[in-house]
Amino acid sequence: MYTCTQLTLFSSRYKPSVTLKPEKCSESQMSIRKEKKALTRSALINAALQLVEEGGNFATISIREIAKHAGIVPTAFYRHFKDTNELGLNLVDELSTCLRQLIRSAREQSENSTQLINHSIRIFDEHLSSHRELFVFMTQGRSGGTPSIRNAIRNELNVFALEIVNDLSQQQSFPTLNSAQLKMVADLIVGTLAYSATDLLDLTDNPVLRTERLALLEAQCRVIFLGAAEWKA
Amino acid sequence: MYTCTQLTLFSSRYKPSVTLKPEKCSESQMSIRKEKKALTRSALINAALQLVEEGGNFATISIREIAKHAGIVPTAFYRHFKDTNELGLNLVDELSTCLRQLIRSAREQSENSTQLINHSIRIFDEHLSSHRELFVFMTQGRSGGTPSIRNAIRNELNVFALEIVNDLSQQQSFPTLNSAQLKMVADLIVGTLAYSATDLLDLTDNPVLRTERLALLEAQCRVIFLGAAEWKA
DNA sequence: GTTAACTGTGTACAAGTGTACATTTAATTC
DNA sequence: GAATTAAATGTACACTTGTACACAGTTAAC
Repeated sequence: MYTCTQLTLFSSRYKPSVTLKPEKCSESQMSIRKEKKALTRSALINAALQLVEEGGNFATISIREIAKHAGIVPTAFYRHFKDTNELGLNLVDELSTCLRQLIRSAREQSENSTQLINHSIRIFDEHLSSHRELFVFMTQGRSGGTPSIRNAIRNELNVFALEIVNDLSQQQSFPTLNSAQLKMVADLIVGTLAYSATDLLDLTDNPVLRTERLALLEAQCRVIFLGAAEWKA
Repeated sequence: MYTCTQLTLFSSRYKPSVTLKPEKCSESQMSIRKEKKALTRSALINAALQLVEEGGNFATISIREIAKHAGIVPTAFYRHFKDTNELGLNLVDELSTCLRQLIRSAREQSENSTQLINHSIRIFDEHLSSHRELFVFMTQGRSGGTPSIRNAIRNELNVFALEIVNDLSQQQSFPTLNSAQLKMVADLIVGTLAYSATDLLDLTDNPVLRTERLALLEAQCRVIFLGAAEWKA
C-alpha cells in the first residue's frame, strides 16, 4: 500500500532491542567482558521494569532494590548507571523501540484501511499487554517522573505523533488538512491513546470492563476522525 | 441561559473549601480544640501540596517532610492521618471541590455560547495556574498513585465528565446524541484536558510555548465538537 | 475544681537508603 | 605466562525513614 520512507526521522538514533534479551549485538562479536556487562545491564533494566510492573512507582524504587532483583550487589549498580534517573532515560529508549514496533505492526495490518481504527486499536491493546511494564512506566513517568524523564517521554510521544502524521498524509485520510493541522489531530490521537493506557493498564484482570474501555476508545477515535474530516481553517 | 439543576449528582457529598484556609466551618462554632486540630490538619494538607508543587513526587514525600513543613513534630502526623495515602485521599477531596468550582466558573461565562470552547479553556487555564499544586497532584496521582488514589481521581474525573454531559444536553449542543454518546464525548474532552494539563503545568514559566499549547488544546476541542456533531450510530 | 480526653512533644530504634573505598575475581593485553 | 584492566563484591558510614512509647500541656466534661 505504501512504503516506509521516514528515514530522516530516525536515522540518527540507535535504539536497543525492546525484547530486553541480553543485547545480542548480533554481528559484532563482543569481548566476553563487554558481553557480561551488557547482560547485567539489561538485568538491571529488566529488574526496574519488573518492579514498576509489580505495582511500584518508578520514582520510589531504590538502587538497592533494583540491584537485589537483578542479582547483583548494590554498589555494582554504578558500573552501569549514575542514577535511577539515568536508568529511567534508558527505559525511555526501550519505550521508543516499543512504540516504533507498534507503528510498524499497525502499518502491516492497515492494508485494508476500511477498519483502520479497529485494527490499530487492537494492535495498541496487544502492545499494552505484551509490554505492560513499559507502558506503566510511560504513564507514570510522563507526569510523575523527573523533569528529564518527563521530557524524554514527551519527546517519544511527539515522534510517535509525527509517525501518525506521516501515515495520515500518505493515506490521504484528510486531504483538506495541511501538515500542521494533521499534527494537531495526531497529537489528539496520541493523547487519547496515552490517557486510555492508564485506564487499560489498571483493568488487566477485568476483561469485561477492559473491553468496554476499548470500545470507548474506539468510539472516541472515530469522533476525532469525523471531526478532522470536517475541519476548516 | 440555563439553571444548575444537577443536585442529584452532588447532594450526598460534602467537600471542604478548596481555598485550604483553616476550615472556617462557618455556622457551627467548633470547640477550641477541634478548631486547632482542623488548623494543623490543613497545615499538613497544604504542606503536602506545597511539596508536590515544588517538584516533589507525592509518592516519594515522607511523613517527616510533611510534618516539618507543617511545623509539627513527625509523630503528630498520626493524629490526623494514618498514612500518606490517607492524606492523599483528602487531597483528592480538595481536587473535587476545585473541579466543581471550575465547572461553575465555566457555566457563568458560558452565557454567550458562541465562544464556549474559548471561554472554557481560558477558565481551565486560570484554574491550572491558581491551583497548580492540586493539578500537579492530579496528573501525578492518576497514573502514579496508589491504587486507591488512582481510583479516587478516576472517580472525580468521571463526575467531572458527567457534569459536562449535563451541560451539553441542557444546551442541546448535540441533539442527535443520546446520553451514553454524550458521555463518550465528555470523557474524550476530559481526557484531552487532563492530558494537556501535564504539558501546561510544565510550561508555567514559558508563556510562549504555553500559549501555543493552549491553542493546540483549543483546536483539538474543536475537532472533538465537530466530530461529535457528525456522529451517527 | 477535679478528672478525663486529646493534641502535640521528645526520645528511641530498627530498617532502609545512597555511596565511598578497599578488595576479589576474571578477562584482556602484552 | 605476567601485567593490566575492569566488573562485581564486601564493608562501612552517615543519613532518612516509619513508628512505638512515655510524657506535657490544654481543653472538655463532670
